[in-house]
Amino acid sequence: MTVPAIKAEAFLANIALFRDLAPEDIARIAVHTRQLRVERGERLFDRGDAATGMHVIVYGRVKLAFSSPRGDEKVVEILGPGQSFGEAVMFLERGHVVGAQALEDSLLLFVARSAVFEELERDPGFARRIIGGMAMRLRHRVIDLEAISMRSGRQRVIGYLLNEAGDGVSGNPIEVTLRATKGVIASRLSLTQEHFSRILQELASNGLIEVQGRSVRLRDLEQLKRYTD
Amino acid sequence: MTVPAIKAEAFLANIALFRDLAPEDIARIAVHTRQLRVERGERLFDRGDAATGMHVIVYGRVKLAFSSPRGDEKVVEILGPGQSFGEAVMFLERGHVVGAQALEDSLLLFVARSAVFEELERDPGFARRIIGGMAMRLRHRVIDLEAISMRSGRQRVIGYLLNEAGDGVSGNPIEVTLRATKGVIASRLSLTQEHFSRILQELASNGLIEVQGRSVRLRDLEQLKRYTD
DNA sequence: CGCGGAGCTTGATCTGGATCAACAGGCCGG
DNA sequence: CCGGCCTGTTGATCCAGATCAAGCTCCGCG
Repeated sequence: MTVPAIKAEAFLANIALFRDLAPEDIARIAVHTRQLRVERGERLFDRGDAATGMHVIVYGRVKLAFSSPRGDEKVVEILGPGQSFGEAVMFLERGHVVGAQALEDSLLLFVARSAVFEELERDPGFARRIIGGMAMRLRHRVIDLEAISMRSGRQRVIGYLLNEAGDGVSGNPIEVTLRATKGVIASRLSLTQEHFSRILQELASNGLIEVQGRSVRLRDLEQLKRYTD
Repeated sequence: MTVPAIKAEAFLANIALFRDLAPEDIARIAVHTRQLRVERGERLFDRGDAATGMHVIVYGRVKLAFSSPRGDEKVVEILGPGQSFGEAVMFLERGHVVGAQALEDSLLLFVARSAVFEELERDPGFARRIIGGMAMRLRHRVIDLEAISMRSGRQRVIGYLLNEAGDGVSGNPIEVTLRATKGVIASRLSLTQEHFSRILQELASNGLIEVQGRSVRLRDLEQLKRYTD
């Protein structure tokens, strides 16, 4: 299949990581980029696989998760359009720590490791952006760690909802749409599906939220913030 | 107090992050470096503080941890000589996510943000090393996340002991010395001190290890690896 | 050399959240 | 329009690990 390289360039130029690279730099990277069409449920890589490049989501949704020998898994991150993943592991000899699986039919760009490395050599600004991105990720993982080890399930759910609502927002009520099935989100929050369901139920029956399928209406932000057990 | 800059240079030149920089680069960085002498219990920074630079441990031990409004805390990492911390947060506007506290009387070098940024501009190799370091950290945090959410307390303790023993090692018995009080290590493993104590007890009474104060003798590596609940 | 406190252990009890089990409502493909 | 599966809910029970409560053992210091 011949890949329409032009489209890849246009898209790359619009994601944070590559924005304000010179057009010829983008072009150089695009050459080492493949389009990847995957359907819901398809796996992009598994834990342990070698990392030969990074992925950028054009459209669709992807989850990063690890799974135990028994079937159960823990979702680390849910990613959507414009987001990228797998940068960090490219820089280490070891393989992927988490596996990646499409939550919906998706279109991704796969940027070869070599392209990133070359650009890094060439442009300190690019290095800074890579570093910034990784710093952000690291920060998130540490915050996740804190949430899991110091907050109750209920607090994590509330934190998640407030976060999804967009941080600086105010004004009630606010409509939030869950970006994956409740099961996946539960796992992302380190809860069982059952427990997550019960917590939503509880919040709803206390009049703090209304749930209808994947859409959650936050009825009182302030009260929700204060509702800390 | 006049800082003996020569010593700082010599030390910087020996840690992974700055190794194989040219002497003049090291010198430039050393100019923006302060020595920091702290005693056991002293705090280097708290969650929320702005990050104005990074720290390198010359000798001593430092723990990174967050603490809840109630007194309890969760230790994220225990660091020793030659290790550095706080690089990542320098690259973000937000402040520190974790606090840092000396576990013993220690000597640190504090490298100003500006020095790192300048060197980054100058040397792509340095950028690569920074990125590599952060990738490693990110990897560790994700693995921690996995350990907390998918392994039992006992499994985490065993994993920790095997890790401390040095990964590729074989031959029994192996002597491991805990690098902090049991309370701190328990927290690092997301366990209460009591629970940690009981697990060590259990492993000991099953003949897998012998504990004497901070020194743990692993009597049978293979059996320990297999002892998975 | 004794005593005070930090570090650790041990026991008894409690509980948040997991697990097991059953079922209900879509929604999709045939 | 029907049957089956995927997603989610609800109820009953269970359990790993937390919490509470004493004591114990060093070890540094006056």
